[in-house]
Amino acid sequence: MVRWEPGTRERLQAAALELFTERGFEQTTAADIAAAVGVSERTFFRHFPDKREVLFDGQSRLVDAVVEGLRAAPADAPALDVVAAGLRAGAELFPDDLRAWARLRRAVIAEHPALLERERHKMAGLARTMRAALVARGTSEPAATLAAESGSTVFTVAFGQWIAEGEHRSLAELQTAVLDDLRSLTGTASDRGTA
Amino acid sequence: MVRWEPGTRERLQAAALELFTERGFEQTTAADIAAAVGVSERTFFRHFPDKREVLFDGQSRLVDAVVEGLRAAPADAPALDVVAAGLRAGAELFPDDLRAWARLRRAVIAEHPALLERERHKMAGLARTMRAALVARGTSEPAATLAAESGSTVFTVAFGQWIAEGEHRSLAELQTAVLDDLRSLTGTASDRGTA
DNA sequence: TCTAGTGATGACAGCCGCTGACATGAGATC
DNA sequence: GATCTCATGTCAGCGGCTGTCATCACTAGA
Repeated sequence: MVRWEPGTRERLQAAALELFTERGFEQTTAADIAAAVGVSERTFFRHFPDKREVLFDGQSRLVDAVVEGLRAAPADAPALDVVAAGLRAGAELFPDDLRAWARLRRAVIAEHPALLERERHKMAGLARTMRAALVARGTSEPAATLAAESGSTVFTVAFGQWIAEGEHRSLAELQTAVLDDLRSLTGTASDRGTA
Repeated sequence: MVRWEPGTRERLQAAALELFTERGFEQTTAADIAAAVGVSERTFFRHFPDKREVLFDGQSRLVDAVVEGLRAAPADAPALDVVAAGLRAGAELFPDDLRAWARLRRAVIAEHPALLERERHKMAGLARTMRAALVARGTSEPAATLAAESGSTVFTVAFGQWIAEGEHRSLAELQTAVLDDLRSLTGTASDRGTA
């Protein structure tokens, strides 16, 4: 007889998303989530350092993929192109059949400032890691920070479009389009009329 | 006889920064801060919605100043120049004699992830407000988001340089320099005549 | 001058997030 | 079969935060 079922962590995440969706984040206690899975509250906090984090697992996989993409980019590529390569690698983690899940998750996050705060923090972590990877490749400051932060913004904007109702393009396509917008914003399209 | 001294809020903020610096954020309870000022813990939470917020008051003044600067920019100016105008207005809130205070505050924030998270959130709020102001001026999406997020990044980077040891340039000067870096990062070299 | 607000505060009870400490027992290792 | 490992249960407890009600200097109106 098995003492504990495997996959406790994943079941906690699924139960949390479901309960948050039903009753809301604040109306769901950590003990509720644990009970739904049949474990103790203490076990919940052994898997996740805090209640919000149950929604933000898997972030490290994204970061790893992006950094891997950054590293694989040609050595002589401009910083923003290197970032673009990283984002493309990250986009592969989001095939189209994850859209529904991403939408549900986003809906929960959007309604609770504490969750929005955590999400921002996660994106900041992505930017920080990209910056470090750029610096390791030889990019100087503040170009590395600016490129990394811009990349993080592009990811966020493109992701928001990706989960929009009726959107059919892939995340990678959307990232490319947003990146083009960014280039035209700060480059040729905006260098006129500065006075 | 006066029932309560005025300026409770400000005294709470000063006591909090002092205690956080001495013992650290987590080692200081809200009750400690309240006791240092001679009020009850309940009063602390009447002035600040949560313990972190005691370090982040005054953010709204920055946001207001930046938005005011945005609104005052020429109607036909490109989005990033409008953002630059907003940042210049915001920089006026940070005369050089605030550097010491800003450094102290930054040191506390830098050591506690929960405070970094809140700071990110505040900057995100600035970006969101700038974006709305840009949209209200007629800037389209996603240019508005990208310009606003870029502006927020420029502010953060410039602010970090401003409080660096040995730095003597003003915040406005640093913002201009960082903005130039951003422009050259994403495309054509800048050719600016901004006063 | 009496009276009815007003508003910042104190006092207190209580929920919940989160942690430390210790015990437990099924499976793996040797 | 003895021992080790390690995810879990149990329990006590702190601190963040909130709702509720009382207090009382001060103010405004009758």
